[in-house]
Amino acid sequence: MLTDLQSVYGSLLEASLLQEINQVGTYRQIQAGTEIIRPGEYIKSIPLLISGAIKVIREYDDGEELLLYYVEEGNTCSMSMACCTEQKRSTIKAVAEVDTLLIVIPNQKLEEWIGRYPRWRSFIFASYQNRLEEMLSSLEKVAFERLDERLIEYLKEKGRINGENSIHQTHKEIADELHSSRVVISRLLKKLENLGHIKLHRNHIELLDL
Amino acid sequence: MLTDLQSVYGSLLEASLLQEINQVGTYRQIQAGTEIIRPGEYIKSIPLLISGAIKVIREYDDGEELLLYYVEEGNTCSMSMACCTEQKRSTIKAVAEVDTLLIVIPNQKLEEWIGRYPRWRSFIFASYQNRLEEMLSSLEKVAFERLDERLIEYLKEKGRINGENSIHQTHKEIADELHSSRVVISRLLKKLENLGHIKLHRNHIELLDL
DNA sequence: CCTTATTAGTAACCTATGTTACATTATCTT
DNA sequence: AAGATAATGTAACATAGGTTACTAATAAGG
Repeated sequence: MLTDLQSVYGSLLEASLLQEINQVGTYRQIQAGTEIIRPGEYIKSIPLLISGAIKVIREYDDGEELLLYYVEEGNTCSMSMACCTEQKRSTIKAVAEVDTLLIVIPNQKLEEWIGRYPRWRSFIFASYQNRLEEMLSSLEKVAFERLDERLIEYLKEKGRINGENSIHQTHKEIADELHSSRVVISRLLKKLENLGHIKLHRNHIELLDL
Repeated sequence: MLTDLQSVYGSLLEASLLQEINQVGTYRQIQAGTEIIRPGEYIKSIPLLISGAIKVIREYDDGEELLLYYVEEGNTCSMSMACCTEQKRSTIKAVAEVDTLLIVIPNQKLEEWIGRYPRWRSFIFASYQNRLEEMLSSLEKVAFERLDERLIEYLKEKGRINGENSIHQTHKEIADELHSSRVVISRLLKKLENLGHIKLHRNHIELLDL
């Protein structure tokens, strides 16, 4: 476990800090599809991703949702840091996109290490920054891009994260994450198929040329 | 000047830090409408707002734009912190919405103080958090709300920030900030007028009941 | 005061996206 | 295998919002 931690975070954080993380943190192996954070929960620890990916989704009372971004290895989730430090309830849902290994840090360590480890401080800052950028990027996509473009990016990104050129999701699931409707997504997917970019199957989509 | 600083930040930051801010910072009185940050610039200092408000706008090559959020007194702009710490070019435009007084801090102090002043650390964290929340809120508005709702919120917010129940902007300017078109905004404004919520005049809009 | 530029009003039209409804196909249960 | 369930295809229609084009009203400059 420590070697995994070192291989991912070795270049980012102090060796002594890695030792400490290894001691106070709890390793968690999480299966793809597992809900890690639910909206409304209090978050009392922050996750450092060692491998895999977590998707972060904004979810609403009426069941509507919107995919915000993915957190990948070598990153942490600023939304949970934000919640931690302010003792607020989570406003988002986090789900393991693939099998994921992470280490969980109790939140009081977060602040303590900021005083003691310069590189931890930089890491935390960089995380916030990345998140702000991802949010800005999501905002731009929703504001400026048409749904067909967003769909193409969604398929590419999902293929990349899963390391496959095939997406194992139903049209309904895709529609939910893009905050659209099943019929519309089916229509656009069919158009992409006719253009030769993808091949549609039941429960999965083959990516040919995007 | 120091007394202004104290009255706004006194409850947030250490007294000794306020002294230091007062010494190393540069006070700037900025007129409404002045561009403070332009996209593409390097940012080498971060602003602490003492009074007034700054609007932060994403701007694109083709002249299109989108209002992201306002920064008000007692706050700093995390987008610029993000840019500072990573030596990146700004991706946003910042314009004084009203006459604004702020104090500018050289960016190396930002990190230095984080090690030395716990309350500065909390302040910086809280800023990032606020900004993440504002971005999330902007995202949601664009993703879920219809233009007429966004327009109403825009008018309310602008009225609040300017401390008036009257908006001094043309339909074109409003359309730009909401990333829409003049004709559409005129149409919606007229509808709001017919409903008795506002009264339209040339170059300004009277807010009656929103 | 006359000309010009800016701002706003309005109509006609277009398109992307959403909705409803129903048919078809694949998969699962028993 | 028969029926049930879930996933997908497709057509018909509704609507928000964008576009173009033109007019009308107001302000500004000489």
